Amino acid sequence: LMGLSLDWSREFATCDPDYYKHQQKLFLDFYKAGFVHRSEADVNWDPVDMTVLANEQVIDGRGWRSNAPVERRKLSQWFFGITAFADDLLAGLETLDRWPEKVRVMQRNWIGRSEGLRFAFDLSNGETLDVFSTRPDTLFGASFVALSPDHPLTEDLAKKDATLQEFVVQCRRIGTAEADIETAEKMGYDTGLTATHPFDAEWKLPVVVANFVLMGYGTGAIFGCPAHDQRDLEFARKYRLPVLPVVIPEGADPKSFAIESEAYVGPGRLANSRFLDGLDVDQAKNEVSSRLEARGVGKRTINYRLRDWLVSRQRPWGCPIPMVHCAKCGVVPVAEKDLPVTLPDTIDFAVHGNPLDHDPLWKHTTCPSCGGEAMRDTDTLDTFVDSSWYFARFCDTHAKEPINRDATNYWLPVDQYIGGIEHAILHLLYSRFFVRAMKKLGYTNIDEPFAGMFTQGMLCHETYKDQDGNWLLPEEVDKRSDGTAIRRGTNQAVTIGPSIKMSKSKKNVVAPEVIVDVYGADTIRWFMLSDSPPERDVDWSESGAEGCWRFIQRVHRLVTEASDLPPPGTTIGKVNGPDLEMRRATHRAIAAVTDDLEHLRFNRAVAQLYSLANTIQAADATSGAVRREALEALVLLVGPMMPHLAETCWEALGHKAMVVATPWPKFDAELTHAESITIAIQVNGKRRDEVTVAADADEETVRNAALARDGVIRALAGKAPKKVIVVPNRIVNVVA
RNA sequence: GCGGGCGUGGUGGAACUGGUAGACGCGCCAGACUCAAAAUCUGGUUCCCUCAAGGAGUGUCGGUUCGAUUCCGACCGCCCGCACCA
Repeated sequence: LMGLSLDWSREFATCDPDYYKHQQKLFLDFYKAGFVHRSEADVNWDPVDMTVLANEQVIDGRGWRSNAPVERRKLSQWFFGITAFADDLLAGLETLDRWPEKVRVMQRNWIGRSEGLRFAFDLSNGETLDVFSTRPDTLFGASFVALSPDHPLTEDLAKKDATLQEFVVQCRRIGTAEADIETAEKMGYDTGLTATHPFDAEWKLPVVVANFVLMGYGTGAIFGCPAHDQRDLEFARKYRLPVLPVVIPEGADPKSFAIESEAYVGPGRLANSRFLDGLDVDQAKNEVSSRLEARGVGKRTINYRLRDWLVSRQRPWGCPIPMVHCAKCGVVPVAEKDLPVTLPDTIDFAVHGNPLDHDPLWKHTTCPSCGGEAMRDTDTLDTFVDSSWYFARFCDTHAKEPINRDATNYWLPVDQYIGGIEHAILHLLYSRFFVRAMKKLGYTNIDEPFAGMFTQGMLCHETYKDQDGNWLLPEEVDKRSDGTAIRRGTNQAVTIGPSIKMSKSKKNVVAPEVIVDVYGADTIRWFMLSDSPPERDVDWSESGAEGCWRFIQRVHRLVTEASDLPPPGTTIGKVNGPDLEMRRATHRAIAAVTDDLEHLRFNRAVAQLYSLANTIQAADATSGAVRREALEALVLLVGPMMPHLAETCWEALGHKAMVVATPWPKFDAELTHAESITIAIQVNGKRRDEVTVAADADEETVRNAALARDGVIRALAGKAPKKVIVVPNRIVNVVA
């Protein structure tokens, strides 16, 4: 339909057992290598899709497909140990210099590495409490210890304390309902417990439950230093806790330096901190860390925001997890000879929950270890697993092993990957993890899956609603010249909404089939490439498409109506006058379009081709051979973007071979280089005239030519120039 | 709030590492062809000024520079990402 060229011999479907049997093999290999683990954890449960989701698949607290608010559930699930690769994934980002900076930043933030100290407080109830801090230097400014509402200790305490229980419930409600966390008030609840300061047995800090402490980061507990952390400061002000500055900025007086409404987070020297006094922040961090490590109550830790990738899905499609649960032997991998574990032939979607879990026959099996009765794992793998290694499978789709190592080393990494920004921390992160794991298992030798990454924009269209508020398809709407619209075939007014990303739900879609029917495949291809840079969203409009269609007709006419063309392959001798100008334009276009296409600047390439067509059309005094050269260049350069037009024109020009089998045109550097050029002359930075001089003319010549121009003389009004700046082949600026 | 990006005619967008702002397309205006229309072709199209000459002009205000859409600072607006990350 679109005239795409695809190698169908490499086609496969990830839902095909022939594909996912290899994925199951990979899973087992990962399992044996320790890259997979089964753990009970608080996981994201999508109540609409009835499945758990990975952290990356929860957007603003909602499932990425269902858009339903996710719930937290404690479940035993399978995880890929992506966190073990966190540092390597972070370091690898530095090598991806052909990725958008935006995507690299997003991955960096998602991995969220922070260095700090993990240490324990002794509590008044005899327990110890682990906290994590990136600012152990501020320990003598501590005024409280805070627990997350979801912390196990909080849950313990809440069992005996109804008020705390209520407080926790309240925190959780705000946690998801309140969109603007910035305005959410800091709230706390005093547990009555105290924590002993690690460097002063007499110093007791109150232990509170605070709504701003997250269970998902660090240990779910912190010590609060109000002077040097904004959140702690707001909390301390509200509950009238001490605010003691311990880091004093350079030049400030330690005695008078006070914190008002802004915590001080900059550099400085320690004060009010006993043995730390006078040290700088880094020295103080080291000192505290070393002392607590020496006592065995602390450890320097690198903490990540990244969590292990939860891959179990309670869905009856995709790739079954090749594991068996045996009452005697525990969790046992399926034997490799028994792969693939396929889905049942018939699936009862009417059941509540996961159909595989309710299938009476499918889930019963025998234990690969003891041969006794056992149950299959009824979950399937996240479909993102399918796409995390398919690029490696494409290198050899018929390999017996999941991956043909030599083939991946030959083909990969992918030179130029193209996709949407929405994969920044999903597919693009998962694939990078897979490549690392696969490399450790000897499946491939590459370091990164995608050397070049390009995020393209979306196709957008206006939205339309009828009087009852129902969405209308563009083809159901007639636009009128005054900008309003009516429903086609009626007189009913239609409300025109903003142009947004095409989506089925908003009905603002123009099916490619319709466009292809009306204008042809080349028109839509050309239009999508022509107007905007590819990373930007494009508005579909009929008028733009008509313009493209006109261009196609024009190129076709230029070719078919050209007369006196010599046969293909005619060589061109020395030319001058209009012929030379035409040849120059042709070779400049070849150079420019080639460069633009290589840098994915399709809209500029298109503009160059419009110009070339204009020049050919205007140049009626050219000889046949020169005209042929120009037309052939035009057709070949248009080829990648409008293949159908190019092939038709190429044939009309008398060629037997197809454009796709014809080498890309080469430009003659001699001809792209102009003999004379027109450069602007400025006086005091304002353009006053221009002068045409020989290319690469020496400065003296250009200067004299410039000063002799009328516009320059007029602007100078008799004054002598103080200085004349000549930039060769660019500009002359006369300073008066 | 933090991070990233962006802001150019009626419009989509050009302008390479500071060097003629507005390429090219769309739209609009005028003309040619036509009985007329469509199609096609030619010319024009940032604003002010009758022409010429000139002046202003790339979100706003400053700065650096012979010269700034481009570099720097502050502000305004829009988009995207992250979001109480200890």
